[in-house]
Amino acid sequence: MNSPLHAYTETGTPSFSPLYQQIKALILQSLQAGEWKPGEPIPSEMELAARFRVSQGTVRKAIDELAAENLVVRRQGKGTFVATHAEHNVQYRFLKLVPDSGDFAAKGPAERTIVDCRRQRATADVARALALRTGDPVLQVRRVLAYASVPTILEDLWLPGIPFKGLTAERLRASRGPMYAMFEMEFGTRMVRAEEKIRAVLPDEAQAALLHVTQATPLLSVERVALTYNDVPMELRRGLYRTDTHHYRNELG
Amino acid sequence: MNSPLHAYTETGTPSFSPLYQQIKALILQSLQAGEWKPGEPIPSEMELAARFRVSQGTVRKAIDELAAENLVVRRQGKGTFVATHAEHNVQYRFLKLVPDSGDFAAKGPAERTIVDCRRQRATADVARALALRTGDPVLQVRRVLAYASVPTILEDLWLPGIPFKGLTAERLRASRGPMYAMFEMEFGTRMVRAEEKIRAVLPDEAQAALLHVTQATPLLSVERVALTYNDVPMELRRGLYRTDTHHYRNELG
DNA sequence: AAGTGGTCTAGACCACAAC
DNA sequence: TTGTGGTCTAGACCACTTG
Repeated sequence: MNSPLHAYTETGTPSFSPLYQQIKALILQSLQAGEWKPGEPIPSEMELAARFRVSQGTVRKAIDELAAENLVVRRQGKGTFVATHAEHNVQYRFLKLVPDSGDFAAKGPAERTIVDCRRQRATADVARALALRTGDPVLQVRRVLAYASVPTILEDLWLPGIPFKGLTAERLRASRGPMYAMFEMEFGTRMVRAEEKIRAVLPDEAQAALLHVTQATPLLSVERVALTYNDVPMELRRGLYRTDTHHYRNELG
Repeated sequence: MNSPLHAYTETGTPSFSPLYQQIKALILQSLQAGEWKPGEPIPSEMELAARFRVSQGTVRKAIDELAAENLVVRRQGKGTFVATHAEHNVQYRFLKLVPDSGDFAAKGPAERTIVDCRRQRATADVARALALRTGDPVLQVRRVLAYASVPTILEDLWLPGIPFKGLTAERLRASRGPMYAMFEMEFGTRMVRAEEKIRAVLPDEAQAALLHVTQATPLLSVERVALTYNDVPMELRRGLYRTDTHHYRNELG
């Protein structure tokens, strides 16, 4: 294994991939298989180097990329750990709505209300987003997040029925931290990245009522598809955000 | 220079910074000083290693970070180049509005109309965003972008008067590619990163007229502060986006 | 003191582009 | 052929954490 393995594309063209990419893929497989759970340490660089018969530097470069993708967290002197949504410092990593008055003050967790939670059959658009077939079982949840008693976010979310079998309104209400942290613990599904489509819309009657606004109030519509390892979609979420005291914050590199 | 230099914080606590960070800072200074212009190659890794009396690996790690921040682009076999907004593949890097029907079709450049361009004195909020003082000279531009003859984006932007002395509506109309590319060429100012605050709003009368919508049409309000090297703000831009046929696309890592 | 990740070096070789 | 960035190795030492 001292020289890169060869991979061949469908056309027969030989295509190489660097050793460290192959190592990265192997580590990824172990992460995906749950060999190491979120929050737990993965083997040390020396151990992995020995296991894969490569130098420490090669393992290091593989882990560097995994860390850059937030799949893994390095801690000097301690080890490298499987990333998790449960860590206090990076909670609500995917929520970009922040209060206008700096990020603080209302930083305390929002008041959460589960409005609805029911098993359904996937409509065409939900099925497409979740890579299911129309009619497949899905779980639909509607909830409201309030800050300082002001309802600010209304979310509808759809989860594939199979992996989330057993999820109920009670379990949602019972769980404390971020929803994605609970998904990791209870269902072994870790959301790794997400894509959002944002629009400005007016709410329908029900939506306006739940957010305590009039139907003439413009709201941010945020449609998110959250993905696990290997870009498998595991959640469709449609959020309506009030932006009178908050805004969606984005950094462009 | 074989061992890291020492830096001392105000409290006297010795604080180290890795050699490659120091090298990175030195390269950044040269970029900022315009020693190498956008699109031009910077010296090879070997040359830089010799200049700074460090190993190639250390220079490499410094450049790796600069490349990750899009300040520089590596091209195997050719060299490392100062990044630019003029490259065809990464044009409109900061514009996240895409047509609902995939990214294609309307990919051709938008039809641009300069509505207004005038010298002004900075109001309090503009001054704060641009790190100026209230009353300092600024340049204000208003323009409309249309796709397939449908006005879709209305932008007001403010530029600090000093560095953009000589910018007129004529020069804006005359320039071809992205505005930021022109800023690089004509004014030596390269926008490196940006922060956006997004809200849902209703347009005022003038805005609605320019976008050919009613005042009841919800629009995306995108306030952007664009920064040069060292996080110096060089542009405030307030955009109104129609999101009936387009959406703001965001990826969450 | 021992183990972990983090930095730095020196040298070899590979892949790509240009002459 | 030459020069560029890209990969890989081996070994040394540093910084941080834990026992």
